[in-house]
Amino acid sequence: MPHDACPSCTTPDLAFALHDHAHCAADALERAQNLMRDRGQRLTPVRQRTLEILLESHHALGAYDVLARLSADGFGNQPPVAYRALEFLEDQGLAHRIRRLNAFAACMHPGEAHSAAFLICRDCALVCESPAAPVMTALVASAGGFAIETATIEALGLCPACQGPTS
Amino acid sequence: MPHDACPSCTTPDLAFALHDHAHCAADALERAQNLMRDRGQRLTPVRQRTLEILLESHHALGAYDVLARLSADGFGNQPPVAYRALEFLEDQGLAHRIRRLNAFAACMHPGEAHSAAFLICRDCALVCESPAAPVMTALVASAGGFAIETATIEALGLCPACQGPTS
DNA sequence: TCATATATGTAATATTATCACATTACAAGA
DNA sequence: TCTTGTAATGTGATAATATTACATATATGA
Repeated sequence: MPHDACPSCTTPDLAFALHDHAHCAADALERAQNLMRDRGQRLTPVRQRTLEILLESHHALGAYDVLARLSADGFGNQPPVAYRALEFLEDQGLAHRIRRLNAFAACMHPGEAHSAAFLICRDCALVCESPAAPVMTALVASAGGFAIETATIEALGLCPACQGPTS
Repeated sequence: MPHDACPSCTTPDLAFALHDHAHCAADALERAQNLMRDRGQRLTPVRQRTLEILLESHHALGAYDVLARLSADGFGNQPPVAYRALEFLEDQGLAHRIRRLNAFAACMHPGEAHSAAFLICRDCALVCESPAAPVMTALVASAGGFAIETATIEALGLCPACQGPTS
């Protein structure tokens, strides 16, 4: 059941390829549920719904976009409703904050990596997660005595589909 | 004329070492002026003053902090005054936006590199520029067919001075 | 079932950033 | 020098993003 172009869940080489997104999202949600159970964390209705909303596409969503959706679903309509759920998801590694966009995107492989790099297409706005390990290695190597705890790595450019003559 | 700890201008190995900041800042300003002349760009009073303000320390400053300073110096007191000057400086590579902090920092080696990585100490808030080339190389290598145009690379952690028993 | 910790609802407000439009200063050519 | 077009600035209004504070409700474990 392929829909419009979006990045593959795990491999950067297959990034931005068409894929079965329904499966992609359902799989990520199930893994999130298992993770939360294993960690003794509560994936409450607002939190799960927030994750589902983020999982609907590979676009990043602003907190107020998420809030509007939550509010329409019967949850509270004040900013903290969205920010709290998003913060929880980020703390648990189920979502990522995309600082360049002041927005949030679901994590497509929760529980696997602890740092992530993102490729953001400036044309179609799709956000793809790229392996961060080699980038982190280079960053740590060049940081000298600075003790890195977390890193924000976000690349802006054009995805394969948005390159070429027509863009 | 050393003042309180701040990162060295160019080399990450010497990062966060004490140094002659007056010289550091004066040098960066002079290079900025030369660059603007060579490029036929106008380093107007607001723009130069904005750069001077950023150069006063190795901390990042919010746009409204900059605005307050500019306003006190007789420039306009509306947000666009600060944002426009900061945008100009960023476009010209004389300043950088630190997305993690929603703030701006002067570039310590303008005209040299076209991409930068930052080390942000969560304790003393000092911001140090680290060589981005190796990090960019790793990022490009893992990006597949995605054409990277610019990248945000920001590490949060503890600088050498803020590590240890007392922090 | 009671006590505690955790999560949610909600109002108010803080912070960051942009838009729109009038005015001024500048640079290049006639 | 004048003129004309472009770039830069001043200013008011408003948009977009994010946090604080505190009351209420819900779950969990003793």
